[in-house]
Amino acid sequence: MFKELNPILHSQLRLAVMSVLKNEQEADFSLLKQKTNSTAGNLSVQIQKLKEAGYIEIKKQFKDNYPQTICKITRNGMTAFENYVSALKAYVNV
Amino acid sequence: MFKELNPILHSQLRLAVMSVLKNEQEADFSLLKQKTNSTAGNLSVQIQKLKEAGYIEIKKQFKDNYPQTICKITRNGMTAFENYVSALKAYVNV
DNA sequence: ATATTTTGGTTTATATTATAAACTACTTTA
DNA sequence: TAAAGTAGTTTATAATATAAACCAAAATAT
Repeated sequence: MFKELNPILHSQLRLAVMSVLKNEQEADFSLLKQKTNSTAGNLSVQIQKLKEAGYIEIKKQFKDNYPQTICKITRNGMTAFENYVSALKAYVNV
Repeated sequence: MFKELNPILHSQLRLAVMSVLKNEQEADFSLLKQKTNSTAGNLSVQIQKLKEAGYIEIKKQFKDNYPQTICKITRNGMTAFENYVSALKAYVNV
């Protein structure tokens, strides 16, 4: 009846990050922080988890002398997101 | 952009319980346990939280000599559920 | 030139959650 | 009457989410 909700994705901030990356396909730390309205600390932790799960790639570089962390959703991430959404539908009967 | 996801509802089991109660409008402990495929301990804790939040009512009675715990969604619970779903849509762009 | 603030983060500590395991109380069945 | 089943609750623990504290370098003000 109710399928498991992938616990990596069933987290407000991680879900928001994935949601942004699904549309933007690439976003830096500052953009994610702003769009998700999160604190830097929380965001830092959560994108690490998404990376460990293989759902996003993190690329670190410099831009205008400042460090810049770029996140990009992976194919696996896309699939996981879609599966999450489809599982969710049973709960909220959208 | 992303609204808060009500933390009372943003829980797999509590969401499943609410989902069942939204359709069944009344269900006993055993039915909820079976439909949500949860352990009794977890279910017991989570329906207490839903009750404390005012999202369900819990009525205890006996049926065929056995204790029976009946749960019913409240008007507040309905509203909270609907708000949760509508907030969720921004995340999963359903 | 040097102190202060800002940018862009990470690490650590803590409170909250989810969950399973252990327990209670009673009933039915062998 | 002992064992197994029903219907839960309580307690302990592991996992999570989050904020606070911290770090390093760059920009800006004094």
